[in-house]
Amino acid sequence: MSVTARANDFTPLYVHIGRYLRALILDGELTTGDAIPSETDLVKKFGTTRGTVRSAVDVLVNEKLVQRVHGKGTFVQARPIRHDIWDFGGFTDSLGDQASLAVAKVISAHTMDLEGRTYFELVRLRGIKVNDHIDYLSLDTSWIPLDMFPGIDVVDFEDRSLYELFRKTYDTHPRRTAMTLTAEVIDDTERRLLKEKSQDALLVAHGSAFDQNDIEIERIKSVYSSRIQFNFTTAIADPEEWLK
Amino acid sequence: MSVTARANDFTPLYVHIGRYLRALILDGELTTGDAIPSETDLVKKFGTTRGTVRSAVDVLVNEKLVQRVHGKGTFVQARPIRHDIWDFGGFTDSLGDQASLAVAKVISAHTMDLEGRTYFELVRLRGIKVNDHIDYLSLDTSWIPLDMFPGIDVVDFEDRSLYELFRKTYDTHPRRTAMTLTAEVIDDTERRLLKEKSQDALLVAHGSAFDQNDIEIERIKSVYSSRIQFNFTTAIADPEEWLK
DNA sequence: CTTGTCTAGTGGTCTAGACAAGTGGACAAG
DNA sequence: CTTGTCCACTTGTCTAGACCACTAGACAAG
Repeated sequence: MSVTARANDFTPLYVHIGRYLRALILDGELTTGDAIPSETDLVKKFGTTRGTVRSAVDVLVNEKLVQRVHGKGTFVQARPIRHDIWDFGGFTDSLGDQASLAVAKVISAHTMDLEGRTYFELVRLRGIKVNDHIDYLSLDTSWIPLDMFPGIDVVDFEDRSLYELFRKTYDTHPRRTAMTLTAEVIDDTERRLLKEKSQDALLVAHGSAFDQNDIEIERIKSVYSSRIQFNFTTAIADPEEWLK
Repeated sequence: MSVTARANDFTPLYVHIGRYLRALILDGELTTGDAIPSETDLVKKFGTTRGTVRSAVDVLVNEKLVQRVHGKGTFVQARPIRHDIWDFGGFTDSLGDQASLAVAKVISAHTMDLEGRTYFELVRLRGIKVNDHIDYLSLDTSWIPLDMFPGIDVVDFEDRSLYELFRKTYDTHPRRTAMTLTAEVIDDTERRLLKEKSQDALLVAHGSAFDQNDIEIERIKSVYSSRIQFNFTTAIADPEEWLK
């Protein structure tokens, strides 16, 4: 990517600078521990002000791609990059940065019988693509009842989203998923597909997806990569406040 | 918290404003879907500029506590996690005097040095007691900075809630926890304490607790029994709805 | 009734500075 | 050699504006 030419005039400058820096890191020109250009350097390079440059770096800081150190500089973080599970599972589209794209790779697809019903079993690696670098973040197995979605077993899912197919071909609109989280020791296949090295156990979610009428349309098992984070916050009630 | 009085003069104003807003939400004065005060309102209230106010709101946006909507306002986010399932994390307070009683058993308690600071490390088995039958549901390790809570290392925690002690003795009111969930292979000690049989991996949460001033008061590691269910739901966005 | 325009209020982006505070090297004093 | 001071460079915080884009309601024109 050239330094100054933006994709179009409507891309905010801070997003553009952020992409420039992200490319430096993901393309390997900067690696773990390296300092990115200082804020004043970037100000000169892009002909802008520190406020805009800091906005750009803020994005990378929130992605945990870099870390600021007061008085020293801003440094590339140790890999692996971690993603928040809500960004991934919920609204990949709203990442705001079109450099990120949801991708999927089919591992296997066939029909099977279970509890007297025929299901289409689809196993996919799913992840995000940033600057031509694909990071697979989960191994998803879907079981879809064939009687509800006839013909789904002959669809090529390499370049079609499952939910897009539901919407366009079957007029079924997925609305929510209900999942239960567990921890499982992974096998060699899972380890290889998700490129896990030292990790022996991973988060696994079991559950179902429901459509606009709250009908169960899909059973799901997702094995999450260790590069994905499950962050949550809780509020703590104070008993004394109940006396108010 | 009063609007303008900062904890001390060294707290950046944007952090202070962020705490004010977070308190509004966590204390229930603003709930899901409500708009927080507009940026210009906050500028007037705190006598500052939009840049500083936006820095404050940025923090909450990154915590996914609020969501900005261009042209409309900034709104309190829906929490995708069903709240009830996390409540056992503070069950000593929330179960109170119902038929089931919260119980804790101290496994170890001593002081330790970490990163140049002295912490009190408290390891407890926590669970519930129903009809004289005790079921331990988590193995919690707490690290509490001794300089903030002098004398806490000589307290008997067999029959005292840690948070009750914080409130009554130290006038510190725990308000929220921020945790990250991972999967870990368990060792023999953990297996024995939590009475796990076939389970080889368990869910583990790492994180911190914060008080009414949003100061970190406790670092936490919880290993959860497989007898606890972690349920969550996600909403699925429909691209066509964006065209409305 | 529908349609279009105007307007007040909102967040989105950006400029052009200022001073504070932490880091690390150069260099002089002891 | 060690110690302390100074200085250049870094990020952290903040001010005081500017203009843009989007939303929603009021209101007039058709």
